[in-house]
Amino acid sequence: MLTQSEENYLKAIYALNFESSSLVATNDLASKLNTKASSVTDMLKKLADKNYLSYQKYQGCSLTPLGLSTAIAIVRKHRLWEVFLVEKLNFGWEDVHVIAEQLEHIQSNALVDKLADFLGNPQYDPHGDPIPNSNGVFPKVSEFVLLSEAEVNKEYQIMGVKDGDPVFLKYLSTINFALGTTFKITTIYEFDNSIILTIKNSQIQLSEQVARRITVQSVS
Amino acid sequence: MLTQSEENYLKAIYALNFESSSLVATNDLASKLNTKASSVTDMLKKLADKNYLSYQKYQGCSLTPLGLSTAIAIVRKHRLWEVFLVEKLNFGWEDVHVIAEQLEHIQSNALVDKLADFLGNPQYDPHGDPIPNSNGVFPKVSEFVLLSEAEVNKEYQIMGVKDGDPVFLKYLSTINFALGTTFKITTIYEFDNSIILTIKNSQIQLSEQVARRITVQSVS
DNA sequence: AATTAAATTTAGACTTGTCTAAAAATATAT
DNA sequence: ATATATTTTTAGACAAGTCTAAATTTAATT
Repeated sequence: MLTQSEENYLKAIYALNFESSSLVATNDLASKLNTKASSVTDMLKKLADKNYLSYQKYQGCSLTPLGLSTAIAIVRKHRLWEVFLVEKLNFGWEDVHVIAEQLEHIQSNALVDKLADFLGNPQYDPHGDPIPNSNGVFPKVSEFVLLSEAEVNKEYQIMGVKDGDPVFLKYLSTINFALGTTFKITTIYEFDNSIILTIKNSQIQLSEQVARRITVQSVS
Repeated sequence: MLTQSEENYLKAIYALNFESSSLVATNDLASKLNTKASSVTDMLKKLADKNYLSYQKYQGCSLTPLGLSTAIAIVRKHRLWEVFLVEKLNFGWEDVHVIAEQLEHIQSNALVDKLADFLGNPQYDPHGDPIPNSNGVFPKVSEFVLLSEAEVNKEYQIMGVKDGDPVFLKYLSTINFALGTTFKITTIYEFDNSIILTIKNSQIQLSEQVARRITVQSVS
């Protein structure tokens, strides 16, 4: 069994790794946890001994499978409690985080599972974040969006088209618009919602009718 | 703000004082909290310094108004969470205590009040224990029981009669059966539910019809 | 009342998680 | 590539909460 402090470290490492997906640095952890680098070093040694993470002096750390599944279980609890607080107790979504930070440390597998059932096994929390199931599996997050809904100046990648009309597909390939291509929207013309994309150095213009048939994914 | 450990001490002192209503002894606290007497002494000093209890060396301790209201707030949280676990999450009433011991330490006044509202402001927990309101006031617990429902060999005190029929009252006074009298039921005759009471050294017999019109309270 | 027994407190130690200040390793910049 | 800056670790200290073992106080008994 882990202490609350140990759990908070695992959660923080999970979150930082999620952002950068490389080894997590001691200083980054310290600032995330509002503590000092020396305290982090001590804790990393302990958690490495317990096999929750691997740690090489001066190189940072990363979660082991055990550490990862533990962290995910905490995330699951946190997000389920947030759903409870917002949907059942009528909290505002901005108030729930602090309370869920406490509730996420309650130890009882039965409680988590029964809570999930009670809430109807939600897949997303009030902030839209995905809730892993009891096996630690996250719901498929469809981050695909219609090109017509995409935002200006964000990088996107082309993921698919909404229909297979050969004429339409032919048109796309003639303008060099293939699956996987990354681009930015440079302009959106308000009057007819037509858009201008920049692919590398070339620009192309698409009507809203076309943009509605293309799905894209933001490249973060 | 108090630590979980400090809260557990206050709760334990409250419970022990509830039982004996005199100063709470160090050893009793130690065995209630599964700890050692020396640890208790240390903690009592600290809580006395913080004004949660008064403590005289070797004499035991008792809660101050601050300590009392804090302890009652914890009892409130504990019992509300038990209601939640049993009524909403379908736990068995025997499983909820351990989990509620954790949940009672969650710090958020808003949470407690919203939880109570969500549960319909229950007055009793699944074990039948009363739940104090947010001001620390317990619901009136009517421990009165009909004499016809009372148990053999338990001490009771007469608290009232169900109707004011003068003939009935006269009858009671002739058999020396007054308000406040303590007695025991010696026998219950199964065939007609008539009972025999012992008051001091004298015995009287009452029919079920009469016993149904008298309220009594157990003298613990 | 003196002695024995029980309860309580003190003294000193240990663990957890934290800190500061100094030392060591790594990264950056001229 | 060498000096400088940044990051990280070590060493030693501290507070909270607990423990054991010894000392002290209170209660019980003869």
